[in-house]
Amino acid sequence: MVSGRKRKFNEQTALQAAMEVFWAKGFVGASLADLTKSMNINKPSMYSAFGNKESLFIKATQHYIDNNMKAHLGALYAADIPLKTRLKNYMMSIVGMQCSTEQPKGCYLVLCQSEVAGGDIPAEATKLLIEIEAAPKALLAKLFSTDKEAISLGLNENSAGNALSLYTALKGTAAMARSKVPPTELEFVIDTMLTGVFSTGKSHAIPSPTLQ
Amino acid sequence: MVSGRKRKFNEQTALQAAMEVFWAKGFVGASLADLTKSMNINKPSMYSAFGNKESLFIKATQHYIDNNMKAHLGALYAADIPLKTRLKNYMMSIVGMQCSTEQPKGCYLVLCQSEVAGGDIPAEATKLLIEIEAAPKALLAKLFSTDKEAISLGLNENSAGNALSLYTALKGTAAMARSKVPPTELEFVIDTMLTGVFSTGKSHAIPSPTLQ
DNA sequence: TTCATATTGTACCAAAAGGTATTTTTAAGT
DNA sequence: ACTTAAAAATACCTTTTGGTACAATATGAA
Repeated sequence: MVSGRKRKFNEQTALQAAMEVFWAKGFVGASLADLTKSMNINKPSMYSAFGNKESLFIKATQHYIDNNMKAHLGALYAADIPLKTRLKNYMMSIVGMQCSTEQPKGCYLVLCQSEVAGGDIPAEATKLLIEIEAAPKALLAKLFSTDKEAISLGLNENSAGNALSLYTALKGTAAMARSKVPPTELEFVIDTMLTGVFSTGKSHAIPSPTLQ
Repeated sequence: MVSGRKRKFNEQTALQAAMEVFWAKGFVGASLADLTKSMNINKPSMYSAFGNKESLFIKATQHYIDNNMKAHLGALYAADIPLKTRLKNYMMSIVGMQCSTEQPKGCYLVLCQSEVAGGDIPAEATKLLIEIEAAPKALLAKLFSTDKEAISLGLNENSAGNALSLYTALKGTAAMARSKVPPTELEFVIDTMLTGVFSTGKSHAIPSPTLQ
C-alpha cells in the first residue's frame, strides 16, 4: 500500500459536521472558519480532502440527501396501508426531521435553494440544487398517477398539481420548523393539506355512477 | 432652516433599492457593495442616512411590510364576499407578489427569517424578524375566531390551527416562487389548502342535526 | 461675499473572507 | 534505521468585508 501519515479524522464524520453548518447557515453564510471549526480539522486538511468550499458543499448536499431524505421514502410504498396514510407517514417523517433537536431545524435544501436567486452560489452547486428540486415532485407525481388507490380516487387526473401541493406544504413546514414551530402543530397543517388533496380529488373525479 | 449641501438621492427610493437587495440575498448575503451599488449612493452617504447595515436592514424590512404586505389585507375584510373567497383573494394577492417579475421572487421575510437560526443576524434585527412572524398568524387566527361565517362553519374551533395552515402554505409558495414556479400552479396549491381548511372545519363542526 | 453646515467622493482602516506554500509530524515499506 | 510519502500545523497571500477620516463641494443664512 501507499505509505504516509494517517488521517486523523473520519471523512464521513467531517462531512456530517459540514452538512450541519450548511444546514444552519446556508452556502453563503457558512464561512470556512465555521466549517473547519465544526469539522474539527484545519483548512489544508479540508482542501486536500474535499477540494474547495463548493465541492465540500456538493458532497455535503449529497450526504444530506443520502442520510436525511432517502429514509422517508419507505413510508410511501408500504404494503397494505391506505394511500392517504402512506402520504401522511411520509410527510410526518420529513416534518420530524425538520423539527429534530439533533440537527439544525428546517430543511437544508429549502435554505440553500432560496440562496440560488441571490447569485452567489457557484455554477456546479447551483446546478445540483436545481436538479434536486425536481426529484421529490416527480416522485410524488408518479405515485399519484400510478397508485391504484390514487387512480380510483381520481387523484391521477392532476397528479402534478397534487404533488406540488404536498411538496409546497413540506417547504412551508420547513420554514415553520426553522422558526421553532413544534411538529404537533405542523401535523395539523399536513392533515389539512392532505384533506384538501383528497377531497379535491374526489370532487373532480367521482362521476355519477348512474351515468355513462 | 439649516443650511448645507442638498441630498442628491431620495431616501425612499434608496430604501426600496436596499430592500430589493436584502430580498434577493438576505441579510448575510447582501454586502455593502451590493447595497450601495443598487442604491446608487456611496458608503458614507449610506451610513449618514441610515446608520449602519443593521439599521438599514431594519428600515428596509419596515419598508417591505409597509409596501408589500399591508396591501393584501384589504381582501380579507371585503364586504359581501364569502370567507373562502376573501381568503383566496388575500393569499393569491400575496402569491402574486411572490411571483412578480418587478421584484425579486419569493418572500423577503421568509428568506431573512430562515437566516436567523444561523446566528449571524444582529440582535435588534433578529428581534424584529421574530416579532413580525407573529402578526399574520394572529391576524388570520382572529379572523377565523371572529368572522360570522367562520363561526358558522366551525372554523373558529381551531382558529390557530387553521391560521397556521394558511400561513404555512404561504411560506411554501414563497419558496416555490423563488424557484420560479408560476403563480398559476401555486393557485392550485392555495385552492387545495383552502379546501382542506374548509372541509376539516365542516367535519369537525357540523353535528348531526337529528341528535342533541 | 462670506460663513457655517451638510453632503459628497476618495482614500483608507482592521478584520475576515477563500485559498496556498511551507514546514513539521507521523506512518508504512525497505 | 532510513527513506518515502502523506497528513497536519502554522503562517501567509489576496480580496472583500463592514465601517471611517478627511478633503472637496454645494447650499442657505447673514
